[in-house]
Amino acid sequence: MLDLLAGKRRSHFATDLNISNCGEKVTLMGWVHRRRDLGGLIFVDLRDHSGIIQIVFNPEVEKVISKAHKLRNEYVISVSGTISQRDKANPNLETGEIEVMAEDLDLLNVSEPLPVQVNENQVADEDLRLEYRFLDLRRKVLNNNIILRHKIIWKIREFLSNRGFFEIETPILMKSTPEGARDYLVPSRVHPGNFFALPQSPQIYKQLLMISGFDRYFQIARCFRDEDLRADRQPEFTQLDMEMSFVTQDEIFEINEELFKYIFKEAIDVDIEIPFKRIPYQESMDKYGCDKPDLRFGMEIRDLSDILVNSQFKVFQNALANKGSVRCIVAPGCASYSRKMLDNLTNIAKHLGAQGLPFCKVTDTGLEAGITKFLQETEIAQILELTQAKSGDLILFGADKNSLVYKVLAGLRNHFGKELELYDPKEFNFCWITDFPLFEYNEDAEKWETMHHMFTMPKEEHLAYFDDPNKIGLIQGQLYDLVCNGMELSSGSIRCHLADIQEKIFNLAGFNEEEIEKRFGFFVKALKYGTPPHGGIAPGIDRLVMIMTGAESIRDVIAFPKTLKAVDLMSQAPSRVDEKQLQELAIKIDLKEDK
RNA sequence: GGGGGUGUAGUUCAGUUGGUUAGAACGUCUGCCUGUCACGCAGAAGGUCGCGAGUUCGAGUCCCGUCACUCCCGCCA
Repeated sequence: MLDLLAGKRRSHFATDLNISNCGEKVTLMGWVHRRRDLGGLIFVDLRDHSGIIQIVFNPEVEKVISKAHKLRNEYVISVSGTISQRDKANPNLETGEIEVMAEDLDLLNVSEPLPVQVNENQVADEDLRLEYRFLDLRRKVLNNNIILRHKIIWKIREFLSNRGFFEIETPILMKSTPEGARDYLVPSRVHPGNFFALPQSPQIYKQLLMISGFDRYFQIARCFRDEDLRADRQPEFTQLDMEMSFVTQDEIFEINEELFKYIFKEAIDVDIEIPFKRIPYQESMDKYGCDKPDLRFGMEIRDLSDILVNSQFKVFQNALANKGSVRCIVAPGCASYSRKMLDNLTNIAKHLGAQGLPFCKVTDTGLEAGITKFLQETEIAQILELTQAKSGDLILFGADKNSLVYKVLAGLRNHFGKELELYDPKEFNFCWITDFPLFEYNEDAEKWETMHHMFTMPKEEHLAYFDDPNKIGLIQGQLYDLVCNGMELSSGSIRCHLADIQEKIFNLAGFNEEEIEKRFGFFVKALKYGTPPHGGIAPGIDRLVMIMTGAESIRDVIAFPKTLKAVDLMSQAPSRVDEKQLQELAIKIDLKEDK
């Protein structure tokens, strides 16, 4: 028979108690984490959100013992008793020096046998855990992640509020602006055939708030993108969206550096060094092959194109003849790799798009194996000089068009970083990537596209390039990414506050006046009414929590995440809706194959 | 859209060259047990081998298809 709370109150959480509380009478409430029924004596580990404490049910206390025999895992109980020091402490438990000698026991609720264990290290398959997410969240590691997430957001609000920022909510139902990521659409009942979109980011609204004169804005903003997912990507995610007026790039860097220093100290007591390193985009590409380098280890990429300009090796010849390049990385101590291990590396390279993976082993006297026979003495000498490779190292080459060489060598570099444990997993290594090109040429669509978004201010010294079709690719934006341990944490820019420059950007991106009016008319109009210079940034909260907790999946830092196919396995969303609902919205479903 | 991985008891997994009744641990249930802390001991129940089709005397195992989850590429202004 279940007991009711009947006005009973909890006096402490488990980990509030320690040896100084001995002799005190307490009332604790929580779940049966584990029970050890010795026949007479019964031990129960009681778990509440703070942690675990041992309860002792003694057969001499008749009031509790028969009820205690019936306890099972995850039953909900209220226990009153006296704190007592243990003869033999349990060093694995925060409360291991004490225990509660039970005098009263209320059974507040029972639990069916569990489909997934919450008190074991053995964790079930993720799809099952997602179906029973409410149970999975009871596990300490997930519970801690979600609580740390709260702490981070709390500290962000605290820091920014103290710096004169206002938290302002922007609409969740907004206008669809379908360039870039796909929008999630919401049909309007009142306007049949018309749709709202969920925000991919509050970008336009936060700029409007600057035009409105709020000067400093932030928001813990939910963003939605209907794109394919990854281990670090969910269809809905959370950003710390922020924007400031009358600022330069440097001021935005400074306030974010201080913010991150504050969060890391307050939330996980880690001191991070500021200011962060700043690396121009092109330098990052050349050294690390990507714009989100993991700086916890070196292993920089070297460009061998000049050395191999007359190479006898066909693969290198072709790459250089097609405006590509030949570059390499040096894997320390990997010359001893077996055929199988080298094949594995080749597979990784092929997976990333390479045709193959040329390599050489470094010996005391020079190079051997792999493609060594295609290299001339002078080339070998120069390669060894440039790479500073040592005997026992493995040199891996990428030769193709630049974008592919970057991708393949960056992928291999990250592989080795992990494989060879080249870094301390507890280190946090931040950097700013700066000087991004504003436009990127899309070969397929045969047009220029903005590399980030269309509201970025070009560098002032590059404004003249707009009039020269040959120099479009040279225009750099006042654009920056914050990167930590190889993960893009944050992306921002100084915005274009001048209507005529904004128009040039729209035009270059292929929008005519009619389209601009239709999609961004309200925004272009606003720009004309005294828009201050402004800029901002939007750190991703989910990824920040991932980095701070060491979580490998974004699903481990979100209370109720979706699968890679954007499904909530617990609620089975998305789902079909009633015909009546569709009629009200004037929507007809037209599926080619109905299930 | 493309490529890789996984799928066997409630859970985590093992399952040989295709061959008898598909095993172990944890969990659950029953009994014993007064200092355990992953309590212990004895016993029991528990299986659509993801699903479908095929090859075969015979399929968890081989072939084909399909579904789910996952990792990556494309995509993510």
